[in-house]
Amino acid sequence: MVSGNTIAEVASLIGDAARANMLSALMGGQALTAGELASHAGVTAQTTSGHLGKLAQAHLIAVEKQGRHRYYRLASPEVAHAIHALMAVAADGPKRHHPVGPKDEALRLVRTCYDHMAGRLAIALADSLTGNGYLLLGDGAGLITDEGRRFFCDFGIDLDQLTRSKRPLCRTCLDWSERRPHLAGQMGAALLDRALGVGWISRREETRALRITRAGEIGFADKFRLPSDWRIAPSETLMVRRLPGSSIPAAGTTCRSQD
Amino acid sequence: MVSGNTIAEVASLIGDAARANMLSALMGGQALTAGELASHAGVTAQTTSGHLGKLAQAHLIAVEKQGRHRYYRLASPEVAHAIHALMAVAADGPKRHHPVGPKDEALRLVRTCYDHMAGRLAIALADSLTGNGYLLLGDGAGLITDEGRRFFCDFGIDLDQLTRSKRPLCRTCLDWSERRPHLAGQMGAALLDRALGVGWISRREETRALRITRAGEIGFADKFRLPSDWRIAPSETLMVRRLPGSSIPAAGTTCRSQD
DNA sequence: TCAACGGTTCGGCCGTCGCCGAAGCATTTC
DNA sequence: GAAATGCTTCGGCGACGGCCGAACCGTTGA
Repeated sequence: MVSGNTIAEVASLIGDAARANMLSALMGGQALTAGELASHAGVTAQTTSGHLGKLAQAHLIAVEKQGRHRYYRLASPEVAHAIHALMAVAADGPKRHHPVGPKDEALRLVRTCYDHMAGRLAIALADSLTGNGYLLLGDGAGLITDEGRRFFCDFGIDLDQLTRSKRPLCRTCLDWSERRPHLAGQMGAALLDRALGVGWISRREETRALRITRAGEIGFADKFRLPSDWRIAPSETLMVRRLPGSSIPAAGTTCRSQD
Repeated sequence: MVSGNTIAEVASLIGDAARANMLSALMGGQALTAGELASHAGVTAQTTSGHLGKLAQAHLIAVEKQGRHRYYRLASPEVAHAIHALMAVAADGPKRHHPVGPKDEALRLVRTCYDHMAGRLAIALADSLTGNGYLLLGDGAGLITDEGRRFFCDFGIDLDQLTRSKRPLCRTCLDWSERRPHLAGQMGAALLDRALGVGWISRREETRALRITRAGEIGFADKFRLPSDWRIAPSETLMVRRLPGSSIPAAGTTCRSQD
């Protein structure tokens, strides 16, 4: 009754097929033009314009003018989170439970998920980080160990910088193609950002799938000590890895939560 | 485009004021009758019936017949999670950012949040658990230490039992009245359940607020070693508590994630 | 300056859906 | 059995909102 009104407004904005398609497209993490969104939604430019106006007014998306183009992106990680949560509900529903993920092999290998990586590479990275004692993974989030902190610093990611933000540092995200967790949150975003920065991966046009460069092939395997078979769909049974006693991070630096 | 259709269906179901109010009411965690939901939504019985039918068909809620009543509840924790996420987006929106939570003092003290406790007591419990080294709280989730495992077992909660389920064991939830994290997930549900079971708290009619019994007053303070001032709204600055080196749980037992 | 292009605004059409009154079942109570 | 209660089904009304064609701005490039 009290906040019900507002959640209804938000949900009803997402609850239109055309808008839902646009938002889903924006879950790729890149800003898209109105035209691109129109084609994703399958409606005309005028209609799209109307939809985008509403979404922007409700602060679900943000706009940026650039020449004669207008680039739209999700307004906040909270919005991405909400859409993700709705996807989870939708997947649970009456429909078949087994279409399990993208047919496109490239998408399964590595793709963007809003602002971080998903797919087998992302899972392999998460496994590697936990296996080497850099990260403790829990139910939907993780803690970075002191060793992990040094590792990331060495990789060019300044965690202290990230900590200043209010946004959760280290979350996990369930991979819909592989049903395994991978890194999200600020850590996940920083990892994607850095990997793009050093040219280990690059974006492709018109798809969320990412390309792994030659440098990336070597770099990831070397720096993260990936097993040689990481491209194979990981078996569920490999999930459990006992980790040796490692130091515990200062509580304060990771004590942020959001839901 | 692929799963967009279905998320639109789900969102549009939530995106009606009457239905949103019903779902919000069900976030209290108790099953409610159609009549109660009708009064929460402010519409007639017929209209309510229609809404409930749609929600049930989409598996957002579940029904249970009991005599001439029909009890409705949220169908799954995923649904609760999605609604919560929508609330977070709605709260962020263009509106005032500062109405901050319930006026009702009882609600601020302790209340249900779907299937677990929220409010100052819940925060104090989470603080106590982390402070005593039973729990490591991260960004949205936590890890239970071996000591914590023993503690919970001693309190009558069998974690091994809980672990069998696929549902996340230990998540956190951001308290909207205090803006601090408290325990959710299976742990949170078990804690509420056990506290009700031993009579430390009891439900009230017509509200999500909980009542702390005399036994609870003593029990919580004693067992969880709560500070004497836990009823006072906790200051943000108390959040950081350095914890001594404590043992790390086996990775496998907590390696479940969902989002 | 003019044409091309991306995007938005306007106006009107049409379908969908929420709403309630009335009637119909089922269960409980007297 | 009859009345009361809780809930659902049916039917029809009304409004909100998505859709597109056409016209309108602003930027870009020749």
